[in-house]
Amino acid sequence: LQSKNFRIRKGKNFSIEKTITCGQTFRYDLNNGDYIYPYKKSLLEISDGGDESISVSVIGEDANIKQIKELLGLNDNIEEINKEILEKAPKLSHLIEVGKGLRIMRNPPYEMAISFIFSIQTSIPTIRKRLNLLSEMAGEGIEYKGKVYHTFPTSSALRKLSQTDLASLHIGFRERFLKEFIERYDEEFFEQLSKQDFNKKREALLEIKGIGEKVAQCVLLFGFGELSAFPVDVWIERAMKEVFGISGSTKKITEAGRQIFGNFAGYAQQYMYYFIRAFGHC
DNA sequence: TGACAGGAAAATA
DNA sequence: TATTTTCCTGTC
Repeated sequence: LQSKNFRIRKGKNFSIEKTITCGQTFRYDLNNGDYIYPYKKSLLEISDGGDESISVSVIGEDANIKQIKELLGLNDNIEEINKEILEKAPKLSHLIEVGKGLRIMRNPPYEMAISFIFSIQTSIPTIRKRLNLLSEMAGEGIEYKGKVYHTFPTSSALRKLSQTDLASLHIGFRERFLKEFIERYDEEFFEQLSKQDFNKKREALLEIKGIGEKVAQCVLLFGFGELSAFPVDVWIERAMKEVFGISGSTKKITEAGRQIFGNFAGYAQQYMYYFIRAFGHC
């Protein structure tokens, strides 16, 4: 299998560990300090190369340096983003400091939609397990360093799965959401949606069974790269109450977060999520 | 081993 | 329109 190596300048403000483990994505594998990550039709091996750069090996086809930078949020003007969040919410200064290195990833929206439908009322390790099982069933195997990894399945591969296959995922009440999703949507649907504005995207996502406000905001942020999206899960709910005294329905807290933080609310969300999970408070 | 964690949809008021 | 109930699996 062909393999290419890239060295990417990152500056001092990127952490692959924080970025990849912060609940944006689930199917990474830690191998001797490097992250092995299935991306589209390839496998990426990402190593932190020290102060100034990271090195990325691409195993298999279909990932160039431009896509990798986009995937990892390395094109974001992080100094500017942090400055704007700090101006709008000075209370978050220590969270921004501690979360330094976090970036918003841009994963394929089709994959993100299924991933976050799987995430409903489920912990991260369970989401990962089920997504890996689905990928083993319908994705392409790539052997690397004595282990077989799997790409995320295409819509056409998923449509070939039997009822028994789907039942073996043990995803409970989410199974009917997955079945309907596979039947009705494909990568092209999301490709077309990517050309629409924020509100159109959100409304279209909310039409999908199994996607409510929180999951829609996750797909907007981690799939479409809409940096003003603000997913509210139980951790963000607690953080928003603690820091700003804001509580209520998910929709209400989402709107409040987008109002407070503006264009880069998604980054503020990641900083809060990272901090409260690490320390139990903000 | 029963309590608990984790969002969306449907039912209810 | 806003609140309450129901739906599952995995973990400890």
